[in-house]
Amino acid sequence: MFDASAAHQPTNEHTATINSSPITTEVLQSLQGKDIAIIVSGPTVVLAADADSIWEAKVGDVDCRLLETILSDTSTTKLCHDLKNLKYFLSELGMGDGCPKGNIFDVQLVHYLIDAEMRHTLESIASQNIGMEPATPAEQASALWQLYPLLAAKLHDAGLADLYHNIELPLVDVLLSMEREGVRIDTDALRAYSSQLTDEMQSVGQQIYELAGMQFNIGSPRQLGEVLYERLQVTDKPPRTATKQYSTAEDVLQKLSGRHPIIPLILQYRSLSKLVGTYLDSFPKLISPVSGRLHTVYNQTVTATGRLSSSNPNLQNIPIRTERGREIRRAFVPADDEHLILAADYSQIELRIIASLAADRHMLEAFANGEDIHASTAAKIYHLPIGEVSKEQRRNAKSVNFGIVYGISAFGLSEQLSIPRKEAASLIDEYFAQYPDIAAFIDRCREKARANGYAQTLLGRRRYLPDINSRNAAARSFAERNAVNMPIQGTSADMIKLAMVRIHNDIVSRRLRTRMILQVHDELVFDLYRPEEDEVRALVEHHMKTALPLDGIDIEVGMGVGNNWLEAH
DNA sequence: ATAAGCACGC
DNA sequence: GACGTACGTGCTTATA
Repeated sequence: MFDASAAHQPTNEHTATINSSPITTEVLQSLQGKDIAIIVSGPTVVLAADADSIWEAKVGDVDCRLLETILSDTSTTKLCHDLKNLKYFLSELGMGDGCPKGNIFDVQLVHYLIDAEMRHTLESIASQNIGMEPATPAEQASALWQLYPLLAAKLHDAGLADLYHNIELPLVDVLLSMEREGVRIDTDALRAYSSQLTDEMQSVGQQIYELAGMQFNIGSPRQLGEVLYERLQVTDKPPRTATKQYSTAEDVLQKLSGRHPIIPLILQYRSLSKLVGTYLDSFPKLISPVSGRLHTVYNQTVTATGRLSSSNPNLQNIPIRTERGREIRRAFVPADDEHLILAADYSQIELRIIASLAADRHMLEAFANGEDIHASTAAKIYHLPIGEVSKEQRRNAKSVNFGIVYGISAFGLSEQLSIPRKEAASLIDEYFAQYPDIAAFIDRCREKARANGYAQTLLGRRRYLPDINSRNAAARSFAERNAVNMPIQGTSADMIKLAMVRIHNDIVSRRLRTRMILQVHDELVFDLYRPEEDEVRALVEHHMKTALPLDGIDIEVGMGVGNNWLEAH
């Protein structure tokens, strides 16, 4: 509905401040066929045909059908900030999901590609690029027009336009669809498990108080530190955090666990309280009364490497490592009895990426032979036949493999494995001797970052590393680790994002009832409509394997189906 | 409100 | 001798 009281004509007077006129039906008609910037902010919608032709109205006063027609014109450009959010608002107004259409320039997404680690609020982007901080919706719409040519040029000059058009922009619809779909949660199971673990937590707490000889807040690291290191004196060299507080962190307590029976109980209490507080008691409160399902938000412009993040709640950190934690996944269930949960995950994707980017013949061969890659690494660094590798040797090799991806030091590895630093150093030396191309790749990553000032993924996504030439050794080392890690982690992110776009498009065009509902970095989870199982398994596997082919290596995908997320693994 | 410490995931 | 393994989110406690 348009605002019948808005009989004013747009003024032609433009002063230094940004002024807007009401959105009338005449205005909307005049905007047909024109490029347009749109801001929706709370109750206000603002349209702009250029930096100072701006119209504004209360959302309820706009002729939504006419606006939808304008926004659905495939031949025009639409400027916005945070497209996913805009689409959500527009759909609330009853507009179809294809809206807006045409050439869409999302200033937030573009700015994320240009420099991921900066802030991507419109205020911040405008302040950096055009020296203004748009406060009102009208100023924001004007800012979009002023930013458009500047950011479009930067996007193209940095070679990021394909990434924008082929991955990030189409991914918006995928994420919006996943967020809307949500996931069904068995709240009865969560509540039952919560009361079981809460009982256990109380009993463990009582035992802790008895061993301490006093009551205190176990959840307070400071109080806990005083009990452990002053009252009970579990060690004469109390470990400290970076800020000189007593440390009671898990890895620290693990090393002291033989010194006093209270320590394993503390660790047990901690993990129970984490499970209850972060998952079991929180999820039931977050279930939408409208859909009856749990809806996360996928953040597309947060991480430095190109990964997604998930919040409110974070569904990318559901426990899996411990038996008790893993049980929580039993509560992630299919929509109804016509559905199952399908989980599909990339196998060793980061190591395959490093093997391919490094073109390391030895690691590529191990993958080609279908070897257990950690056992294979152990065989190489311990000079054993792969069949004679011990569990401990495999575990050590696995840590070295992970360490390579993260930018290892002998100190870090020795801490991780609780072995002397010299032993850790010789493991690393032997690793690089066995995989010389990986050593060379790591050097190349650092050198390229030094020369360019940024690291890059296979598809050209960038991360700037201003400290790569710093005189501060700590800062420089950090940048060097990122110079190695970013191309690996970021290429993996490029790959799964592209797969998600293709899978989603395929599901839509085949009119399937299966829905993609979760992404956890190297895993996709689906609410699988049972009759579609064979077709969906095939198409998911196909797109995950082929989205971003790697030189010299096949990509493998593991799949499982079950009555909940736990059983699907 | 904000920071610190901690713990969960990949 | 220092620095000490990438990327995130969210909980509780403690202090402002």
